[in-house]
Amino acid sequence: MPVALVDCNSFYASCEQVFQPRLQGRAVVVLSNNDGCVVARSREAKALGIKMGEPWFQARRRLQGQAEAVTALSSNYALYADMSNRVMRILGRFSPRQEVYSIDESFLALDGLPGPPAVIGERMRATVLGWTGLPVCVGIGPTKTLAKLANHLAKQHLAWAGVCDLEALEAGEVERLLAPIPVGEVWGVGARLAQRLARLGIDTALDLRRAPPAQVRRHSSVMLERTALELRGIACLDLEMVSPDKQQIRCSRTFGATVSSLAELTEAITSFTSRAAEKLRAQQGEAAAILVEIRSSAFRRDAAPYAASRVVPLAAPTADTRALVAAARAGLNRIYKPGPAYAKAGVILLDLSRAAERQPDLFAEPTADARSQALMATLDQINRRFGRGSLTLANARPAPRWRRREQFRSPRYTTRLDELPVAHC
DNA sequence: TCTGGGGTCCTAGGACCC
DNA sequence: TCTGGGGTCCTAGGACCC
Repeated sequence: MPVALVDCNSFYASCEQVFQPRLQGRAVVVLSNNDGCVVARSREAKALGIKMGEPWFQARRRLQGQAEAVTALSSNYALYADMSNRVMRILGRFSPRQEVYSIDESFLALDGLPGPPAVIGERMRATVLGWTGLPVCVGIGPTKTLAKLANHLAKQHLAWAGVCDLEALEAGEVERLLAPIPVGEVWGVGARLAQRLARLGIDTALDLRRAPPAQVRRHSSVMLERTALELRGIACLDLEMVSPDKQQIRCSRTFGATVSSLAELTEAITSFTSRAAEKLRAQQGEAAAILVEIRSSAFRRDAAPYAASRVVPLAAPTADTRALVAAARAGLNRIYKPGPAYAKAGVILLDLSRAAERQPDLFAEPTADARSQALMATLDQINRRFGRGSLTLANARPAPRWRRREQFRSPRYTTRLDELPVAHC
């Protein structure tokens, strides 16, 4: 049952390089929201020792003179999401069974397809590169966990030209490849588990593959037991071809500049709730509760950190921005205290369900629901057509102080007419 | 000066019930 | 001094992922 994991190399950085060819072969990093941390690095940036998740101001300081050699860009999610859609559609042509696992990764079932898996893998790679300009690596194995590991190997061994098929190898050869891989590289094993496993003498992917599953379960959990079985080639995880509805929807941001006033926090919370409500309606959902959260910076030494959150239940499940905002504001009023310099706020929609499956409220005004739905549908339509945030609730301002910093964002080449790339011939 | 955002699942332990 | 047994449900926290 061969399954492939196709993963874009340095996805965000590669997207930037496609549209700015002068960046190819250079050290490029893409920064998180607010230009805070490094979230993607080109091969050359990795070679300079820049770490994933490292705060950019620290990396820059550490690199000193070399920092000039690095191009740092703010994240351009509109561009990445569009490029991701293109890659996923291309990969979908190769197999009827595809799981889009993340913005830059896809699992594909290869059984029943004509031709050797490795050859299909090579074609996938060549097609994605030719049609989008994005380099990908393909890992193939009998289980998802082994396909992930094969992908890791394909990225390491340049001579393999981006494709690694573990099923084509003898068992002894597979074990020889797994032996040097630290157990923390295995899908499902993070830093904490790796530490605990080290105490049991399990240091490598091969060690975990050989460990008795029952013992693994005793020392940890069923999840790790499944991982151990998958490493042996026993499939425990299915391909999930339809993505299930979200169980919670979150929208939170670190502010570009800290804020202290209730008025500004209210503005931010209103804006975040509106965005979350849009996502909720996109999956035809309703929320029965909303969590509001505000916090000061955890990194400041000069003041005690303050963080507070509150869950506010809704009178009835709803997807109406106005009802959700009212609840969020009520929650905010309960947790706000003057004084702290707030650095971050957010909301989470909870207890989600499908709108169509709700029991009607015995005491509700029968027409109110239909009117709310019509209004929200119109709001969403206008914002889809004219751009996010074109129509908002009355207290949102265009350029608030708390808005994120994005000093180095590239144009949205593929989704905005006025930002199309122009050829200079 | 400057430290992301958005998800999932599992488990332990408390509350509550008979 | 000595304080039952067994079950369900919910939540907080911890771990993981990209």
